[in-house]
Amino acid sequence: MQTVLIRDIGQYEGKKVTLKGWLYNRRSSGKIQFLIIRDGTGFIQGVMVQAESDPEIYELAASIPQESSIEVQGTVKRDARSPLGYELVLENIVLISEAKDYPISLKEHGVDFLLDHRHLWLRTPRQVAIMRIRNTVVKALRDWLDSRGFCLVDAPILTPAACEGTTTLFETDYFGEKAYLSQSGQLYMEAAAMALGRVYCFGPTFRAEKSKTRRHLIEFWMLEPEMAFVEHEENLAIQEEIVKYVIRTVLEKHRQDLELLQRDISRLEKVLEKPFARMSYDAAIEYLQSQGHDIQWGDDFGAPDETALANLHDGPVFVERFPAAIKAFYMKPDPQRPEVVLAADLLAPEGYGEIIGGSQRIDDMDLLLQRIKEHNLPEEAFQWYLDLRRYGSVPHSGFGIGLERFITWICGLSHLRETIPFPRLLNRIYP
RNA sequence: UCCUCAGUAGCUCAACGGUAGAGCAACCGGCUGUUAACCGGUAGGUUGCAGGUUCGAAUCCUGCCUGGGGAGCCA
Repeated sequence: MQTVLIRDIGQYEGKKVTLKGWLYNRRSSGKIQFLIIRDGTGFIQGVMVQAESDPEIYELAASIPQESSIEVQGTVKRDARSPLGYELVLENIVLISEAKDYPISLKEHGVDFLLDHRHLWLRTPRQVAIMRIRNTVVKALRDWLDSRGFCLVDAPILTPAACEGTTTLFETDYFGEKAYLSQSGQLYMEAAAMALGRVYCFGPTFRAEKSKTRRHLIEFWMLEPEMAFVEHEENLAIQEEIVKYVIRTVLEKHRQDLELLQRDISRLEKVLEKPFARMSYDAAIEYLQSQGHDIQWGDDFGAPDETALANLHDGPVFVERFPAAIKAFYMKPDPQRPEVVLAADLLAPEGYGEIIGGSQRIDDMDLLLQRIKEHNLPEEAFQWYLDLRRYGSVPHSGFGIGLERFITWICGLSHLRETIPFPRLLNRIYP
């Protein structure tokens, strides 16, 4: 008899098949019982009628605890009452391993309890849906980049010094020297872009900030493309295209998962309909002041400011040309207005905050050296980075997408901790 | 680091100065189409920890611990 996956069950209508998985739930009504079986690819209801079953097997079925691993044989039957469209008329059940006193019930649980049991929480339909969407988001991002000639170049995770100096880094011992967990692969991608033209890195990044909000993880994944001969305008166009491609792909492949998450799908469809909004930093400040926010030209946006700006639109909005003083040392000044840099943040709608930060980079040797000094960065440590301007410097740009924030927005979640299999949060590193 | 809210049964919560309770889970029983099934029963507690006020504290006060949400910072 063929062992099949629940995902493919429709191909076996009327046939007898074997299924291997776990018992998700059981409902019984005296002489009939329903076993909900999951195998990682889906959920299916198995039906057993006492009068038509082997008494020993019927009794076994009635006694198997939730989340025990089982192997079952049964006949696939079309049934309109099933959300899947099919049921399995069970004929045999083999208990592989009994799960006694499974901690997670089908009722509500608190966040603390669920996070302590993240290794089991992942088994629930909602978490499975999110993990599958995460998989699709990653694949769509990479497919888009690969199809446009980008090359994946892996950045190191152990780094000798702060990339940008601002954020708190995790320190570790590197054979007697200090080393730090990477907070960005960008500087290395600039080197790679001078070798391969268009590149990206995709990996975990670490921030030792004592942040605990629904928008922060200590360890998160970031995709960072970097492109030689690409300037500010084209940089934004590329960001818009890749974001739209990912959303279109998720809408195509995950309607059911999005519905399970109770995502308002029309909000995502709207994003595809028109170009992303654009707003200058200057205009943003003017708007915020008109709304009574306490903010001056030269200040960075706080979270309430960002939300107010994002709420002006029902799609994402680029905020661009920030004061150089509040941005990273490597960002290129606008030639028309050197006090602002050719940088943009992409703010997601619906209060999901910044999902992309990008900029054109300084390609002039003297200016970059000057900025390194102004920021009190160790010149010695940046010699290799300066070499990129010494030897065949070109205009280049790049950006970073925060994977978990992007997924949180796509899925319409209230907290990004559900978008990563094992979230690292402030004071929480178990399991 | 700061602000704020909360810790009571395995889980989710109620009791707000006068004998600690419910739903779910567990266990026993009933039910032939259930969808977090339902119905009846049994068992389950050092109320986060330490101190204080009071005739009497889960409840009021002080300190500590743990967690949630937020600020700052960021993706």
